[in-house]
Amino acid sequence: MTTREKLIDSAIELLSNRSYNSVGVQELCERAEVKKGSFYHFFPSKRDLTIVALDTIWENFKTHMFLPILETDLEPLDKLKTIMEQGYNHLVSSKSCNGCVSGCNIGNLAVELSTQDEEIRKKIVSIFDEWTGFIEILIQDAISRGQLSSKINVRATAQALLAFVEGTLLLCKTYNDPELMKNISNNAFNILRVIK
Amino acid sequence: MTTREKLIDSAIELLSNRSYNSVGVQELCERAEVKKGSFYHFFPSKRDLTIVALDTIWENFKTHMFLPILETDLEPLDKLKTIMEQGYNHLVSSKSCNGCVSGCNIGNLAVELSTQDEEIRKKIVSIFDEWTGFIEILIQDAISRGQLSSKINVRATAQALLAFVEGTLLLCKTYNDPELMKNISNNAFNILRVIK
DNA sequence: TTATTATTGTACTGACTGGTCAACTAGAGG
DNA sequence: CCTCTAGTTGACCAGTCAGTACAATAATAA
Repeated sequence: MTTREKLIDSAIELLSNRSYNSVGVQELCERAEVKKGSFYHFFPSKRDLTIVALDTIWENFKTHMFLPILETDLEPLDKLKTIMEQGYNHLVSSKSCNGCVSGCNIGNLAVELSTQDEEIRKKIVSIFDEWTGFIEILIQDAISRGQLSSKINVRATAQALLAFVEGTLLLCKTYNDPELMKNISNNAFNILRVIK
Repeated sequence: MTTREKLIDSAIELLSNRSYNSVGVQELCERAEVKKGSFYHFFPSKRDLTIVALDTIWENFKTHMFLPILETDLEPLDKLKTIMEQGYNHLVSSKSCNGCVSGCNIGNLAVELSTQDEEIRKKIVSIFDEWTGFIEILIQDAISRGQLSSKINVRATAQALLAFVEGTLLLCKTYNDPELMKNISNNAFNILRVIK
């Protein structure tokens, strides 16, 4: 693993469980077993590393969680359900690993930095846009299979689902309890106006 | 206004638009036009002021937004709708006032500090519990009026609604756009299994 | 071999962090 | 008048912050 990769990895690890402002460059370097000089050789600033880390998190999320599910031959609504279940599994493993539910590492940075760092805000907007896009595809697919009403606003519904997921993760983090997600997510699909 | 009150006020102002870790005791004091010594005369630490600020925010929210709506003679589901609308109004005014959507100041602190400060986490849990309680009352009321299915899990549905609100605020903050709330919240009531 | 470039290591900067403390002021009660 | 106390002040910690400067080293190319 290259020095650059080690830095990105520690950034992901530390930023996932703590906050941007509570993680220092020094700690980042210690965790990566890299000297400060190397840090500033590869990244002009802590913010730049954060943006790369954000990209990496999202890329990992897509390739290891999202896309594999999308490529199955499940029904579109079952794909959505599976994604939620994977989210739950992630919370459980994060809790057993470091003792606390860390929520959504993208949403966490969004909340902390949106009013502070315009560049990071825009990066997260582009991630959320892409995320919403995937959900839109599933909803559209469900509509064309007659599983959802064709009257719904696809984009707004996809955003509502994303909001719901982020809000659920926020509550799970606050209560430090992954189980909350199960209770809550039974209601998730009511957001969709299911035909029946 | 007493010195203590001035400090609580600046804490609410600054913490609402920024993050806990980016707001320093010094800045807090400058905004309140109070010297650092006085700060530590009234509060043992920055965290303690934050907890008092959190209590004050919630108390204000209850007395100026929540309770007045609950005491109207609107139908329970219309009360929920009104609360959402007030939330939207709040976002719009916060944006026009300081240029950016600040989201939910309680949720913001929840995300930033839940994994870092157990005392603050517990405080926010108690606030969220109370908040959920209010929603439960409305849902229960709607059920007894035959406007909602009696089969729903009242507590889980109330939590789902809270999650949805918090998630929506998170998205609005990230996109720096209050209008997102309107698109999204049209889907909010689908969380409830409305009788029709 | 030498020249060039990429990478690492160390030492440092100035500003800022949360927090402490002794001195001081103002006002109330006796 | 004296004393007691709550409130206030500014100087002052030790530690950390992001970031810089630059020499030493390693890798690569000519």
